[in-house]
Amino acid sequence: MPKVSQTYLDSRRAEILDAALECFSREGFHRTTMQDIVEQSGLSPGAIYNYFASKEEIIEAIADERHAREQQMIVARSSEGALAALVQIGREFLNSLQDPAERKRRRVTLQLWAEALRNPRVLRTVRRGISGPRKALGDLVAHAQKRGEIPMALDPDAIARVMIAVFQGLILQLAWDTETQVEPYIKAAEALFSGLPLSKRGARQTLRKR
Amino acid sequence: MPKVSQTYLDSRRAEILDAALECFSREGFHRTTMQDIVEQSGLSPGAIYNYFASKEEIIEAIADERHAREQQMIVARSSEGALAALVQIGREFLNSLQDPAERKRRRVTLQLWAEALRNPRVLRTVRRGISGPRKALGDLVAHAQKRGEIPMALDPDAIARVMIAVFQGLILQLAWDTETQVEPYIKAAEALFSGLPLSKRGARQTLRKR
Amino acid sequence: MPKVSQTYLDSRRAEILDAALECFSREGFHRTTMQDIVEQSGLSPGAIYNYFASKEEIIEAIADERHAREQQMIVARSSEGALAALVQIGREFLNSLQDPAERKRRRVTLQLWAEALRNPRVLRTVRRGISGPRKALGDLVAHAQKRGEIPMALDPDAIARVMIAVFQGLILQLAWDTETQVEPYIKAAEALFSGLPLSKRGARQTLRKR
Amino acid sequence: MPKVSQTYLDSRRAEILDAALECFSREGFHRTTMQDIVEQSGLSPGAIYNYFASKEEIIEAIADERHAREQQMIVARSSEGALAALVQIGREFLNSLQDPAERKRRRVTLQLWAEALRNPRVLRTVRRGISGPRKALGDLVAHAQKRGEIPMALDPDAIARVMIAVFQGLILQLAWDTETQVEPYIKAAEALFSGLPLSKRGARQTLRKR
DNA sequence: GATGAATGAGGATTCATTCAT
DNA sequence: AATGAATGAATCCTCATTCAT
Repeated sequence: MPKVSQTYLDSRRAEILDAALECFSREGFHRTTMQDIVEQSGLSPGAIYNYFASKEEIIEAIADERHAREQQMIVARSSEGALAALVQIGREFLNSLQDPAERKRRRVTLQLWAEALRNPRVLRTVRRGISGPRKALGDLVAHAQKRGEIPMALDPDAIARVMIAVFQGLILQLAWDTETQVEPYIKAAEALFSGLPLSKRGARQTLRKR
Repeated sequence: MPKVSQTYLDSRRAEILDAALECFSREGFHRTTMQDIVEQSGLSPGAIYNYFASKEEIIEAIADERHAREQQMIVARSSEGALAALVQIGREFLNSLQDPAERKRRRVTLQLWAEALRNPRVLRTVRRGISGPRKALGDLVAHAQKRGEIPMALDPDAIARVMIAVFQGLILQLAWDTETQVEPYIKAAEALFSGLPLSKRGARQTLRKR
Repeated sequence: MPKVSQTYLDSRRAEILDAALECFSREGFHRTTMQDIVEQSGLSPGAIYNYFASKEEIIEAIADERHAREQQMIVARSSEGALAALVQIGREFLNSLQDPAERKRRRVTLQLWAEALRNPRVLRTVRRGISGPRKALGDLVAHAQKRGEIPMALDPDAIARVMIAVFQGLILQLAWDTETQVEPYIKAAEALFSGLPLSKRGARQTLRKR
Repeated sequence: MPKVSQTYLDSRRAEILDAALECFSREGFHRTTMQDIVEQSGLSPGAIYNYFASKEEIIEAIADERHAREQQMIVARSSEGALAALVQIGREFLNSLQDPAERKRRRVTLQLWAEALRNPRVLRTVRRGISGPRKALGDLVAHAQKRGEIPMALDPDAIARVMIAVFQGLILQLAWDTETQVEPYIKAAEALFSGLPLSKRGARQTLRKR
């Protein structure tokens, strides 16, 4: 029986990750020192090392956290059609922009993308974060092809990857320019995918009316 | 070795940047030490500091170099239509994949994207690197709209940004997985933009035949 | 070694300053490396930087310490007359020569005098170190003038400065030649100031008898 | 027969020393880099090393130059009496203050005093710079003693050293505070030494009338 | 579990000096 | 003699991590 409750431990861990996220967002992984995290969290170095074995491990934990969140957001929630799912995701994405905390997180996401090139564990997390949506979207496309809505000549997986790219690009563009207008971007993306045609007419109508 | 020619100086500078690119590609900006660049270049620390005031400045020079290259690659070369330009760019991109040096460079590009969040000069370079193609593509779309090929309701700039996103996403996906198949991706992207319809039929045909 | 007492911290700080003084005395500020201080103190570089932000700050702390010590030594302790005070100071100075540690310190004092030309904080400290005695001595002279012991035509502050110069010159001469005889120098200085006449006869007698 | 005239060589050497003096005055010996001297002199590093084997040697040459100048200034020019000589020196000193170049030089002098603690050659030069005037002044005092003008009990050399101290202190005080008033200081010093009495009445009169 | 002073290898940068031209 | 690019040891300082309390 531990001296303190698991709840306590979990909340301490979360505090550290919050502090780290804040620092990473402001200064990047490499310019952030453990001392920065110490100050941001109000804990001591020793305390932090009780929860994480290294700075690297904190970065990896942040990656896991991000991955879990995005997974949750992107995972297709609709079997109605690919476009409907995309539109849904787009909407959520749009809403998340209201949250300043989410802006910070997106900056960290971009850093994780670069970090993935160096850190195999981060790479694995990033890849896993994509493979889910990629598969889901690919399946939707394949379904649409069976229904004759999309030419069989196209690779469903490739289309899924292009769809994901549209989101990745938006994240990049937003990170570099917070003034970036999201609404027209989403509309343009929608127009593209409706023209494929990737979806039933219904889905398109729904979005248009919004 | 006094009073050397400007050509000599330029080639030394280029050597240093090459060495730095190699190191950055392998280890990332922050894990690369000046000593690494020293060893890779075969020069001495002092020599390198004769050409660049700091490691930061090397990173910025790399950004400028990348920017110039990509500018040159992406800038629309065709007035035939947006799709033709895109296809052309896609082809070049495809070809560049044969060059292992280009793979290295793309890894560095991704790092520059993250670096832009911290370094205002890199940010400016990255933004400039996008603004050119963005404007060029936007103009093409606007033209197509005047000719009635694309609905006026869509924002030309937004469409341009989506197009750019498709390339950015491909760069990301390739960086994380060198096995990534480029050909199907390009085809899928082409299908999307032909459905818009963004281009004349002719352009689409060209691509199909390749 | 967490949560240590303030006393502990103070004594560590003092240890570092002692080590630095030793090094500075031997090699001068600029030839002394942090590594020298590390070795002399038996601490690690990091430990030292926990107490001082830079080598410069150590020099400034040494200046403060010197200033405090000299302040304490020179500040007039006698209201009997300027000469008595001077004699007193001269005696203490003489005694301090017995202490080999004091020899070291005086060498550092000379370096601080030069450093003051470059480092505004050191300059301020050096100036403050003079302004106290200068004012005190000036007041004594002014008093003597009121009592008619010194011609009103002379500037009390100027006389104070000359007195101080006599000590400064002695410090210089001692630094360059440890064989320098202090006793005759003090006697000669005393003769000068008694002739002014700066003091009551009594004070002069006191000195003579020693 | 050399390729260039000795005059040419000498003037180059002087240029370098002038440039070095300028730099040393501004930044001190140790903060001045050879590159600073290169820029100040308009020569190249290689050229400078043709004239001086090391930075150290430049410092030593500066010391020699200073020494020669001061020697020339201080060396007793009068056999009329110690005071007359001192007054003369004081006057010259006073005049030299008008020359801004001289202010620079005095700052360097102070640095040489500190440097003497580390560099035996500089020490020797500094000592030689003092020993001349010291001996000259000591002789004057001894003469006055023989004539019964000064008590035999005082050490002539000690009095000479006190006199020198009065100048040294003035140099220090001027270096730290360019506002320092020289005139009252000189007057006060004169009053001291006239009271000794160190000189004939005449000398004192001369000064008073000025 | 927490604390925070200490560790010390490592890193960016400097700069006196050299030497091929 | 002059040039100035190159050298590379030396230096200041950082910071992830440890561990005695």
